[in-house]
Amino acid sequence: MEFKEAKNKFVQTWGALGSQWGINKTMAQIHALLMVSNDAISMEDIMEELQISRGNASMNLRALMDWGIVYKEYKAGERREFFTAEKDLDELAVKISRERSKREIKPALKVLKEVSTIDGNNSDEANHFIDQTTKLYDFVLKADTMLEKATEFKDNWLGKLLLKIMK
Amino acid sequence: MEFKEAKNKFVQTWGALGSQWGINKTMAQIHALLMVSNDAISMEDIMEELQISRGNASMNLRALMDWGIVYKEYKAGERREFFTAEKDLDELAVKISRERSKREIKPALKVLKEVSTIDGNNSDEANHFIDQTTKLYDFVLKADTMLEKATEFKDNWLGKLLLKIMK
DNA sequence: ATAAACTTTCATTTATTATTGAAAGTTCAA
DNA sequence: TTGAACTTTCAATAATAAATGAAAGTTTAT
Repeated sequence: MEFKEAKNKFVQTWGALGSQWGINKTMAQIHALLMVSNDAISMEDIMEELQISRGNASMNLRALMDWGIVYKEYKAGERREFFTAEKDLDELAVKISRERSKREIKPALKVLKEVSTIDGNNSDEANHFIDQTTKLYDFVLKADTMLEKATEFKDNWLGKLLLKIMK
Repeated sequence: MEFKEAKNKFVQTWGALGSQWGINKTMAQIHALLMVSNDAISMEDIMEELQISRGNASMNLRALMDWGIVYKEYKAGERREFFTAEKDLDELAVKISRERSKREIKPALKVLKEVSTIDGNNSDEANHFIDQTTKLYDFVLKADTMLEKATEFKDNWLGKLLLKIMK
């Protein structure tokens, strides 16, 4: 396989993977493109390479910057803005999980808390509901906390040891 | 909040969360409904409760069964089929991650492997591409493996200890 | 074998989500 | 302060994904 072909395949695949996980295709593609690029790219070039409109490029770059995984760069003597991606994968993972936690998991937890604290009201049905949603709340909270702790964990000796054990 | 209201809110929220994570809304809603139901529910009742068509109910129940997180149940003397959800959350998490790994991560890994093994061809650009996709391959593989190992991990003493430490 | 009671399928329709592109906004150099 | 070079916004449009429902398929009791 040739470089250009490989690059294209990678961008497409990353895009598809993104949309299967609730991240829009173009956003994932732009990210993919920046990830494998040696140096910063202008909006014009992104539009060209991915065959997308100016508006689309602009909005998705903005979204990527909001997520903190793409940065603007200015080049001396150049009017236009250039973009680069966060290339450290651990950092990338942390930022993505932080963002999704904030946007999706935290609000869901709030609802779980709410609905799990209704009055049981004697009914078996309601009690089972309370029991199940409480368990779910605990579970989701634990999962969310583990994700949050993932960085610090990875940095300490025990974590490193465990990662080794887990191969 | 009243039971019926809480139940509805839970089903809606779970549905929304599902679609943000690439699982279709109805599928997630049906699952939510079954999760908090004391006993098995007929297709008719699911249709009624969620206000969805027969076809929709049928297809999404099928999908949930394919994922191994919803089961058919037969009641003595009843012609119709009833459905229940996997209610053990650890089991649920394992099954979901297994399924998504199989459907999405494994194919993505295959592509990453492919594109990261092209010939560098002297160009800096190509070399950076190879380097970056190789790192990505390793990273995704590690993450995937960790998910796979999550169950056994949780069952051994070291794992239990660690979960405690991580609070 | 038949028919009633139920489930599945899939072409069509509907709803949702993403994209476009022209107009408005911004920034900077002169 | 003007205007050229660029970016952002957002109403309209297009693309994608999900839902419908009638017809076809199954199963089971008689």
